[in-house]
Amino acid sequence: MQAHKGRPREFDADAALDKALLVFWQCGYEGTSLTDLTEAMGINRPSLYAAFGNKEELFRRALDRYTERGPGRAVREALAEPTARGVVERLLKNVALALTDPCNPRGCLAVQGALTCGEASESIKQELCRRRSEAEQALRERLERAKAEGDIASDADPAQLARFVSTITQGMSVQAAGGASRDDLVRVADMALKAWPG
Amino acid sequence: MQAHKGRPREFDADAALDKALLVFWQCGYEGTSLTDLTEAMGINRPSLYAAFGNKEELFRRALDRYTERGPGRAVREALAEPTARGVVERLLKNVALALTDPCNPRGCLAVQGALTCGEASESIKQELCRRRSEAEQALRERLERAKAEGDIASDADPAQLARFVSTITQGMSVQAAGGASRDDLVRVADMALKAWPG
DNA sequence: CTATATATGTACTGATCGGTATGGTATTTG
DNA sequence: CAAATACCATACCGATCAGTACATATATAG
Repeated sequence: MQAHKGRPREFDADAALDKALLVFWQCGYEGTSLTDLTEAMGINRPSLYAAFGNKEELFRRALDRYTERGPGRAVREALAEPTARGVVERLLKNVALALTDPCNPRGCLAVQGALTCGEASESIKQELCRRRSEAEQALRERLERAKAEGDIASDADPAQLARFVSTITQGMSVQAAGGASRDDLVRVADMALKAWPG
Repeated sequence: MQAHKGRPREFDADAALDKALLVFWQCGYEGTSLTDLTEAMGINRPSLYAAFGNKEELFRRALDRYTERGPGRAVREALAEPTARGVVERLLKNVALALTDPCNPRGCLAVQGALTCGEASESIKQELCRRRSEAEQALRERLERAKAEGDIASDADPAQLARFVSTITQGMSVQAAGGASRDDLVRVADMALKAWPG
C-alpha cells in the first residue's frame, strides 16, 4: 500500500523545483512566465499545476528552498558563531560569497524576486519584505543575546546594529545583481566591519 | 511662425511625465502597464505614443527627470562639498532623506525600476545598472581628487571607498522599499560613517 | 480481466499585454 | 473662406499572459 495509485509522475519534483528557483532568481517573479518555467523544468503546464498549484505557490515553494539551502542557509550558519563580532564577520563574508556564487544567479532572491511589482504580485512583494525583516530580526535577537552576555557594549543598540548589517547585505545584493565581483563584495564586507563597535 | 501648426496639445507634457515617473517608481518598469500610465497621466494611448514614443522611451525620459530633479540631484549636490568626509556625510544623509521623502514613492528608481526582469526588458535593466555605475564612478572620481589633494590618506582606495558608499545607499534603497523609517536610515548613515578612514 | 486513480500532451480559454489604424476635431496658414 | 496639420477618442491588432478541459497513457486495487 506504500506505492501510489495511478500513473506515477515521470519527473523529479525536487529537481524541477530547483530549476524553477533558478529562473525566479534570475528573472524575478513578474519577469518569469509559465513558459519560462515549464521549459526550464522540463515538464508541461498541467504537470506543473498538478504538482505545485500555481505560479504563486510555486514561487513560495522555491523561496522556501532558497531559504533552506541557498544563501539563507549561510545566514543561519553565521548566527551560530560564538561571539557577536564573529557572527557579523561570518555573516558578511558568507553573504559576499553566496551572492557571487558562480553556480547560481547573482544577488538575492528575497531582494530581487519582487522589489517592486504591479498589483497582481503585491502579496509576493510583501512576502519577500517579510522574509527580509525576519532575517534582520533573527540577527537582532542574536545581538540582544550578545548584549545580555556582555559580548557587546551595554550602550549598543542591537536593533540599529542589525539594521546596519542588513542594509550592507541588501546593498551587496544590488551590487551583485549589477555585476560586482566576489572580491569587490568581500572588501565591502571588510570595510563595513570597521564600523563595528569595540 | 513660432506657434505650432495644427491642433495644440491639450495636456502638459512635463506634468504628465512626472505622473509617469511616479508610477514607474512605485511599480517598476515591468510592473507598470500602459493602462496604469495613461490613467495616471490623464491622457489616452495615442497621445502618449505621439508625445513620448513608446513605453521604453517614456521610461528613459522619466529616468532622466528622476536623475535631474529627484534623489539623483541630492547625490550631485553632495559631490560639491569641500572635503571628502563632507561629501560622504552629506551624500549618505541626503540619500536617507530622499529615499524616505513622504511626497515620493519609497526607495530608488535606479534600483527598483528593473533589478531583475524578463528578456523583453533586458535593455532597461542594463540602463539602470549603467546609471548606478555612473553614480559610483562620479563619487570615485571625487574621492580620487580628494586623494590627490591630500584630503584622504595616500593609501586609501577611492574605488573601494566609493563602492562601499554605493553599497550603503543601495542597501538603504531596499530598506526604504521595505518600509524603513527616515530615522532608521539616518542612523544607518551615521553608523556607516564610523567606517570612514581618518 | 475490470475499475479506479493519477500523469501527460495538446490545444484551448478569457484577460491583458504593448502598440496602432481610423475618423472626427481643433488650430494655423494662405 | 479652404487646405494643411496635428491632436484626440474609440476601437481594434496580434502576441502573450496565467490557467484549464479533455483525451490518452500508465499505474494500482480488487
